[in-house]
Amino acid sequence: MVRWEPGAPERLQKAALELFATRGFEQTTAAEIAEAVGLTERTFFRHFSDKREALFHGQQVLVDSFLDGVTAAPPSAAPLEVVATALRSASAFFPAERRAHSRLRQSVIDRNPALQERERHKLTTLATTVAAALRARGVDELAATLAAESGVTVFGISFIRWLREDEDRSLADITDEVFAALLKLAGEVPPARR
Amino acid sequence: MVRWEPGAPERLQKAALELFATRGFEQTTAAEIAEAVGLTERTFFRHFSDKREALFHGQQVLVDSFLDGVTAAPPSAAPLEVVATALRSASAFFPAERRAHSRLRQSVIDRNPALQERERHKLTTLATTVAAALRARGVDELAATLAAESGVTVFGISFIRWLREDEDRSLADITDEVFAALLKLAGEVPPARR
DNA sequence: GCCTAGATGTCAGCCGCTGTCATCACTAGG
DNA sequence: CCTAGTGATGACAGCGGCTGACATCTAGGC
Repeated sequence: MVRWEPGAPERLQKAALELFATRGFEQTTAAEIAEAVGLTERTFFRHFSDKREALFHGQQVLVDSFLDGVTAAPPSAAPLEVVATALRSASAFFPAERRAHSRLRQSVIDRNPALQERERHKLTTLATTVAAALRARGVDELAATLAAESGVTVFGISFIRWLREDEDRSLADITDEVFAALLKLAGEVPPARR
Repeated sequence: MVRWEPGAPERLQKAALELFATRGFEQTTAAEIAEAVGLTERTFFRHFSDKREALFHGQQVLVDSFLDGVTAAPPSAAPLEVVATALRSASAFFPAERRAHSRLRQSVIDRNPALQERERHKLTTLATTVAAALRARGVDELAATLAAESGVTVFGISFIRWLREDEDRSLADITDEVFAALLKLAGEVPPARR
């Protein structure tokens, strides 16, 4: 007779998403989420530092795939090239099968400012981490920060488009396109300003 | 005999910054801030939607100066040129005299993740607003979003550097430099990737 | 002096979140 | 088979952020 089933964080996370999607984030209580999987509120907060984290837990894999991409880039690559590599690497973590789930999750986030805030915070953390990895490659701080932030911006925009589109273009294709659009914008600035 | 002095939001904001700076954000209670200026907790929350807002109230002027810059740019300007104009316009709202105050404020933010989250959220809102202004100028959505996000990124990085530096370089000079660095990064990507 | 609008006070209450301590399941060692 | 230790959970009390509802007060127009 087990007192607790294994995988408490995952079960809580799943229940949280379902409840958030149906009742809404604010209308869902941490105690309710816990109760839905046979646990108590106290235990919920042992697994998640706060209620929002139930939606953001497990993002480390995304960070790692970015870092893998940074590592995989050839040593001679310019900072933004490294970032482009990281973008492709990260895109691999969002195959087409995941779109439905990502869409549901995103719809919850889009309906709540507090969750948008947290999402943005996670992206910022990601940018900071990527910037550090770039510096470790010898890129100077300003270039590293700019390149990392730009990469995360491209990723964020691409991800939204990936969820929005009807066709099944891969996320990698979209990041390529958005990345190219960024370079094009830069190229349109007259040399007088550069 | 007045029951209340005028300028309650400003007095609350000032008291909040002082208390946050000395005791720390979490160690300061909304009731304490209110009490410090002779008001009640309930009144505090009538002026600020939440405790963090006491630090971020009044950012609309920054948004407006960005928008003014967008408007001031010549119609023929490319998206990133418009953004560069907006950056100069926004920089004007941070004269050298303001550095001490901005530094104190930033030190409070830097010590608290919840405040960093809110700060980032404000920047995102700013980017969204600038993107809308660009679209109103006829820029397509992708370019507008990218340009706006890039501009806000440049602003954020520049602002931090402005606070950090010892010399009294103007914020406008720094944004110019950071902006140029971004263009340079884009130029370093080999044409094969563009 | 009266009266309305807007700002504030008072009070009750929910919920997010935390510290503390007890309890239970599982495991290793005897 | 018993026992002690480890780790996850439960139970409970409590603080602080935040809100709704209603009373109260002040300033300004009449």
